[in-house]
Amino acid sequence: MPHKEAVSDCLNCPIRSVSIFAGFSTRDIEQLDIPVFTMRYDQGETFYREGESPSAAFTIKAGVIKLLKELPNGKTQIVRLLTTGDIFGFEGLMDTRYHHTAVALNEAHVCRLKLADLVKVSHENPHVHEAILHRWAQALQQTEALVIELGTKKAHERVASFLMNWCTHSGIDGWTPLPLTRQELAELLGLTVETVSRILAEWKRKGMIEEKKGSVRISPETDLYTTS
Amino acid sequence: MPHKEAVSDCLNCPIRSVSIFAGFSTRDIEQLDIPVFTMRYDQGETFYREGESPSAAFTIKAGVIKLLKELPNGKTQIVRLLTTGDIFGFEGLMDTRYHHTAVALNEAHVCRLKLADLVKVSHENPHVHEAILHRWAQALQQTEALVIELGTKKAHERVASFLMNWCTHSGIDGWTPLPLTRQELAELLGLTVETVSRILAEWKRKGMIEEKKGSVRISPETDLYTTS
DNA sequence: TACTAAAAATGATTTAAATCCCACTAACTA
DNA sequence: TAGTTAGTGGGATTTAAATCATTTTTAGTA
Repeated sequence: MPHKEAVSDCLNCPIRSVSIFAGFSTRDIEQLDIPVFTMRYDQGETFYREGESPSAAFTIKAGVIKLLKELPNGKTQIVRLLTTGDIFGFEGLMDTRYHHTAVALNEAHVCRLKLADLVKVSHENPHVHEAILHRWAQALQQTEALVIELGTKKAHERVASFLMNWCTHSGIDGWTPLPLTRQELAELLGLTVETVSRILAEWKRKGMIEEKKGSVRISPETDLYTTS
Repeated sequence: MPHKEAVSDCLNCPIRSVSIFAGFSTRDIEQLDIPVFTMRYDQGETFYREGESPSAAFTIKAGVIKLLKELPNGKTQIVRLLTTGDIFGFEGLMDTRYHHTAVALNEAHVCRLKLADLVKVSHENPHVHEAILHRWAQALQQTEALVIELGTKKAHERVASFLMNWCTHSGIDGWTPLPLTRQELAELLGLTVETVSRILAEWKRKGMIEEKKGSVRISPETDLYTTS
């Protein structure tokens, strides 16, 4: 189960500049007298489930989270992946239900903001309102990008653009942590496990990508697009 | 080319209650001293193109509009369909580019709001800000629904749920205008024209749906889901 | 270190949908 | 009213990906 780690120190928060409190002055932050807790969620733990009544929203300090929807027919669609700096659960500000199920893909450290408090802050401070609007816009763009992947590309292309996109997210030496299983990649890209597995195995055989212990690297000089 | 019809009479606007000015009092509306024009766009006319610098946002009084993205490989994905009461072009408030190309599917009557004016109103009136946030949230939900269609369903199911959904939008006698060609349905549902055409033709042959002059009707007692 | 379970790889087969055709129909227009 | 064109219907074939079935690998744990 999630573990409450500490009262968050928003003033010295490493991701403050990209958070919804980005526009806040030091004084603004100091006057933020709402309780914000840093929590640890282990791999596989669920933040909340689709349809539940929202109690809190979250900001990611570290870790990767998937937002998914489950269908009556048993299938699962991952609708968004979130990483450091991203926020989730904010639909609770506007709706009486969470729109997705949120699950940690690896050990995640998040700040938990009670929605009741957030409503207050959001009404008082235009920066927050503005920041939240921007996040919705960003989420919409990401989701539209996924629509394009699913609607217009085939398996190889989907996996290629996912990997190329994902691998920009980091990489000192080109290695990027990939905390998704083949199954999860399939659930994101609208494919089956077998198809994803085959494609990645093929690329590994051809030396186009390398993989070790939950990390991938696109081999230098490789263009997954043209070779897919 | 689009035709400027009149200065909009916001006070007596038939869709005022569902517009972004929904929360406005009569007085608020009267004080709205920004120029709003009603425009007519004919079938096939383009409001704006993806990547263009935004000048205005629109509210639909009548008609159906498609928002689409074109890919380098020549394919087109329709990302959203909009009808009476819907708004579009509002990404111009936050970004320097339109995110889609917007095209009228039939004769459309829209109100045109200059973005510069809208920024002013939005800053002055919290209702507008709130309303716009709600629209973003709604757009995100719609887009996520499309992700689920594309990611988890097959051709028959996609066409079935589109039709069932579309046909709730109206229907005194069960007939619903369908201003999309097979090609456009294909571009929305991530299929080819042939596949869409075949599926609809098959359902017509079986008497499950009827079609005449740009309108469809799901025959009584028919469940497209179970029969697809 | 061996045991177990989960994840990944992969072979064989089937199937849905794309692709490539062409014919038909309706609608526009010269 | 004939002629052109866009849209729809539908046949034949190919292909990508799903499905079904096992094996191999990896990671976790007793």
